[in-house]
Amino acid sequence: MDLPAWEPRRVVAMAAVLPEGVTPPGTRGRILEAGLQLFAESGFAGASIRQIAGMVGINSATLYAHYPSKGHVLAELVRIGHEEMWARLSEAATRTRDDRAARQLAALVRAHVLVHTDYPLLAVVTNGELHALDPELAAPSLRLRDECRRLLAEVLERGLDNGEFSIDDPVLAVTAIGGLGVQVAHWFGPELDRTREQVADQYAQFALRIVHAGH
Amino acid sequence: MDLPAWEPRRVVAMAAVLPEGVTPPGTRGRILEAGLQLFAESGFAGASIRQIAGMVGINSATLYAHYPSKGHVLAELVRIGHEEMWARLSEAATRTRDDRAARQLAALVRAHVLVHTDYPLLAVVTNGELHALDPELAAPSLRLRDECRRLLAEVLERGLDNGEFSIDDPVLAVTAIGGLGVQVAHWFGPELDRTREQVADQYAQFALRIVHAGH
DNA sequence: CGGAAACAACCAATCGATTGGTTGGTAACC
DNA sequence: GGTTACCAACCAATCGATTGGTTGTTTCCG
Repeated sequence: MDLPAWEPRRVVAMAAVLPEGVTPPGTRGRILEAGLQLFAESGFAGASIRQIAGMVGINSATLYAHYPSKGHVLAELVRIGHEEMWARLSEAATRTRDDRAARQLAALVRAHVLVHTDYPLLAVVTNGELHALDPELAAPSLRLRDECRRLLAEVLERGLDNGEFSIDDPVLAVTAIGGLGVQVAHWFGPELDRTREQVADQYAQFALRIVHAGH
Repeated sequence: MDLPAWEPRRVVAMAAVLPEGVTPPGTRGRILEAGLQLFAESGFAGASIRQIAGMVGINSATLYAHYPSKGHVLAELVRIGHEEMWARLSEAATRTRDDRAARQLAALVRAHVLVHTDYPLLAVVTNGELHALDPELAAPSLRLRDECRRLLAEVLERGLDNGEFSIDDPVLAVTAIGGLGVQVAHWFGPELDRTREQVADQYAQFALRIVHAGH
């Protein structure tokens, strides 16, 4: 087996991309993109406002004309990340509302993986730097996060009730399946010889096997 | 399903424990334990040497009589973490050397999960802060990390060759199964109503299902 | 049209605090 | 008397954040 080399980095080096339609226009948006890049590479504590401002091409003082603090830049990134996650997962759930639980689970895992392949930097910051946020700034994102976990828990419950799935410990299954997608953001990149759809399909199959669907 | 609440933290609050027999005696060992606690909670950049020294109960200057830099404290923690990981995985692999691939895979995943439940703080630091290390300080740990991945890849290869396993993309399976255990360190704690063995057994079953063993 | 007021964007300079790390020296113990 | 363990004081650098002020553009009034 040809294992690709493991690189000691937080995230694959790539352009900081935010979901369409959510990036504020002008300097605010460029601050967000620079913050995304640096928070993903160095973490919240490891990135300074001077680095962010320097990447944008403005003075560090100007940053405070757009955001009241470094934490507010992170908060907006975390909020965007959670909203994109929720939008994709809830869309996948309602689209497959009337399908068998196995198909709905596959759709959820596919959506979960794809949001991590499409915005890996945002996912790393959203999942890995949430703890650095003041509780009141983090609260809205925490609510969305719980909603996302409930989507996954509900489809597992439905599949268990109607006999499609077979799991000894459903709570651990939710944790394990949810964790599958999260890891993707740490290694997926454009240099990989697999497409986003290939990864999503394979991981959806892994999830179906974990719940023992179609046994 | 009763999902436990998700907490926005890097790692469960618990005592910083290092594997037996590897902790240096005296102040050096207490510096390691304090560094482990603070690096796990706040990351390498987010923890200061004054915090570490304060937790030990010594002046920050005294720390430099035991370690030449903050990075060297992290380097020793990362080295200990990787050596414990390698010791447990290679023991599990040789112990099941002559078993069927399915049994060997289960033993590997069990060992992988258990090292994360036994030393969650160390695992978080080892996996999550390796990137902050100078390349020459990280090199020995990177070698051990590759050895660990090869153990997993080899048992998968063996199971594929003799027909025990069935996987479309074995490299992704290695990545997914390896990622399963890593996540455990972020939520496992003493307040959980599952034992370390219960989690390890369930995750071993998940891994066996991912490779479609015993289908 | 012309001038004044309001505006958003920006920056040099600076704040007090903290950073990782160094110095010179003290006290205790074998 | 040498070694080990320790610390008060200090260093240059950087931290997040603030101040006072300069641009260029837009808006409104006469």
